[in-house]
Amino acid sequence: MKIASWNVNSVKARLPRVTEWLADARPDVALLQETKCLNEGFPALELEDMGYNLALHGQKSYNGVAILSRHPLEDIQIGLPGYGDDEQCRYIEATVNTVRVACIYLPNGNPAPGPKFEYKLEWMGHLKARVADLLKTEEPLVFGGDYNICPTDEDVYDPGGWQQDALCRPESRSVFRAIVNLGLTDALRQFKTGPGIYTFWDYQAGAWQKDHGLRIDHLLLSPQAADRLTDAGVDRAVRGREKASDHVPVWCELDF
DNA sequence: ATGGTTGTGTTACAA
Repeated sequence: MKIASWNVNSVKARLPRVTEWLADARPDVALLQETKCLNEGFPALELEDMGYNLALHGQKSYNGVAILSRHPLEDIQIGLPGYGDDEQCRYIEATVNTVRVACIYLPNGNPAPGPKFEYKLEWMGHLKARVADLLKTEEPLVFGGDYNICPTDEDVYDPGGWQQDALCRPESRSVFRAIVNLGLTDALRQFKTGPGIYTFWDYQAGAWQKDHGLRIDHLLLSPQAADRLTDAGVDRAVRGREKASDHVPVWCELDF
């Protein structure tokens, strides 16, 4: 089973790129972030015609997450449990073919410090609690999404220039590390090691052309999922296409 | 270079 995550930066503006990628990469499950539309505005028919079932949690203009699955979606959970008063649509969870899958759009947190950074850290605290709860089930789990966290200096083209940014600050990295250390495996790093593995390049200042990227999209696996991990990668070429998102898909293959 | 780009949706805000 192939599971991918992609911040599409508007599913409506990106629809031609999304459908061509789905046809090419053929993921069984696709976790999309920044859909930027209400559920009634989501291009459901086009994606259902490609064989996908949908679970949606959208809002107007900002944020928004979706799970696309070739298998039936069971026990859909809208929003992050334990954070019922979160007004932003950043989390959705469902069971697919015995695997519990979470789609995460973690707050960016800039400018830091400030209220947006506090919100990011608060959100991460709730995510950590949810991960700890689900790990108790000892089921295969995949926590995928745009974490807006660059885990180490190896994951950014210019660590010095980014060390004050909410994506790289020690407080952000510390909570991310604490979540991973509950017992999760960074799927991509099992197959792609060393510097220069990126999933995001800013639209500005020719970042893509200069390969000024960051690795901020992740697939974190529970032990029962990691035991079945056979491959992982980044669909980097997607960034070079016309009307591209600023993020590219990251994917993993699980033997289920 | 106090710059640069994209998307939403009205002209500022988020990334």
